[in-house]
Amino acid sequence: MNPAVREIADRVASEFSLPAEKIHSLITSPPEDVMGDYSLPCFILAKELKRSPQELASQIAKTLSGGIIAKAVAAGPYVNIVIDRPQLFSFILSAILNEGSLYGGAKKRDETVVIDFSSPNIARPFSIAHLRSTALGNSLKKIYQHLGYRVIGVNHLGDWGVQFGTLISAYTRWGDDEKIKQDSIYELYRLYVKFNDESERDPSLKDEARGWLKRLEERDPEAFRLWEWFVEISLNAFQRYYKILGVEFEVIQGESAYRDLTAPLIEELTRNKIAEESDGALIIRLNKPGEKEEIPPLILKTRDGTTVYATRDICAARSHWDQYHFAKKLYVVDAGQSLHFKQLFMALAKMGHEWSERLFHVPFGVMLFEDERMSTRKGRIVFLEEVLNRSMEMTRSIIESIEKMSNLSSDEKESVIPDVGVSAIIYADLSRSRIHDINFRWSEVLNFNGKSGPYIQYTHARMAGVLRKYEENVPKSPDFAKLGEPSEIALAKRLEIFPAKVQQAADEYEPFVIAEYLGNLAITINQFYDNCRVLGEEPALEEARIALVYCAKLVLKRGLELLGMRAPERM
RNA sequence: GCGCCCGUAGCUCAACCGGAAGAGCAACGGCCUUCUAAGCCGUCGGUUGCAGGUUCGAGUCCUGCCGGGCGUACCA
Repeated sequence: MNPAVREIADRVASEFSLPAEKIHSLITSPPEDVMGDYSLPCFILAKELKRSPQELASQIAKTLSGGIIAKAVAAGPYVNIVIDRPQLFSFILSAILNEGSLYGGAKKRDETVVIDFSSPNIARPFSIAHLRSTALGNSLKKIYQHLGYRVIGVNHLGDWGVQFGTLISAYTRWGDDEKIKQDSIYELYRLYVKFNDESERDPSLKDEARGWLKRLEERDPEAFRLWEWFVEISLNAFQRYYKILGVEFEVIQGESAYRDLTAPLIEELTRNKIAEESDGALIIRLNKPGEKEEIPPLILKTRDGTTVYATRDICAARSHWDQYHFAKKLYVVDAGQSLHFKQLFMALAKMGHEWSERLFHVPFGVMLFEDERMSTRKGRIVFLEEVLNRSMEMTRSIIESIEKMSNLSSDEKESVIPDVGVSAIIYADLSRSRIHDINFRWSEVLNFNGKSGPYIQYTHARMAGVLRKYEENVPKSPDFAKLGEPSEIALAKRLEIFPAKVQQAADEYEPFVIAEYLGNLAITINQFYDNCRVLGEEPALEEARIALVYCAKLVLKRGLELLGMRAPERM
């Protein structure tokens, strides 16, 4: 708890005999730094005390000075408060110096969060659209870990269902083993697209695909052999992407892992009358009788007798609950599936699972490509691999064009290129709130100026450079009274709010909160860097500024890690 | 038709669950013999889609419109 805010609240509370907590919750920051460090709007207090806000503000301002509060002035209905500089720096920076990389986090707790993310469909290369769930989920994982939770990252692969009928069907018609061995996943993808294309002219192909799914569910050896082969090819390709992205999972279990649980589930739900037959399909009704709102029922089994993903999702949720007794389970899946998750959660509640309240859909908007909707089936997509490659090419050309700072050894250069190139793509994705659709544009993604991934990393590398050249240990308790430049104050205050941002990101399932914070932090750091020289200043000032640089670098690095990005020491 | 989401500067987006509208990009103009110029400084840019309502106060909450996206029983 910030001691300055606490003191402001306590003093105002005792002055007017009001609860300190209430005052505390009202304190905010003024719109501009020059106005002060904290601000107390007096509207609500004025109403309670039946006085005018302006008059009250000026009275509070008069009584507030002294001690940790250097100055308090009324600005109309607001009281703007300036904190004693040395104490302000001391409580912010000491906290960071003491807590180190735990700053903004929390101690280990005995609670588990399960995060279902990435979950791509087998037999299709990663497109840039798959990156959204992957980057969001991976970041949420790091954020919850930082807050002390045990986190289970689950990759619920789309490795079952009618799409496999489609693929097997396409393979038996046009498959070429040699091509598949050479170009593996891309060849499978071409088969898939060709099938969808052909089936628009000849709808009977779709029946054929459903037939293959049926055979697969009934363990037809030929169908099963092909399925296993396609899964293997796909997993190999996915592991390559995950390695580049630095993403790891505790559990990689696709829908197929639950295929043996669907029959007992259906038997159970039929027996206890949760499920009922309708139009030849087996469904769970979700509308209460007489209720007006029409929620479509959840389909457990189709007329063809095959299961659908909802069936397997029920099994997966129950299985995870049995294993982990999670505090929360998050499904990081696009907003187009909101209804599916609403149905899933309602169905589980109807089955009597009170833990269904711990399930949360974390939706995000769709990814457009240069203003157009992407379509896997129509072949209009951008592959993640291409995006990463072009990003790394861009990084390489920038590094090579800037000779004077290329103090990088060739080994360093080769490791910096993926560090920067990959993180640039991740940041481009996480730097907007998840619910908006993202329009992917090359010109924006490959712009490394301004608030971008490379900009933040660059700022980090600059801080690292200063510390490297300092050559001595970072002082634990420098003379904070030496600090006081506007850009120093702005930086310290920015560092102060990091823990609140981490908590907000976790509460809202929104890594963007941290992404935006880091962008703003980097701007603040660069302004400081431009205004304040560190090395070579008189020793006490140099020490104090080194401590500030150390704290800035530490928070930047931690923040980058929480987004799943790298923090190279040089670039 | 019904449901959910979105609408803020030319573009991409913020605004701490009702409190003082703000960044980046693009454009133009400055700053490298000093810790990394992937940088910094400055200029330009707004009737927050429209109309009402609640409130001392609304980009934010309520109602109705307009525009866009997604979904709407056997795909995932």
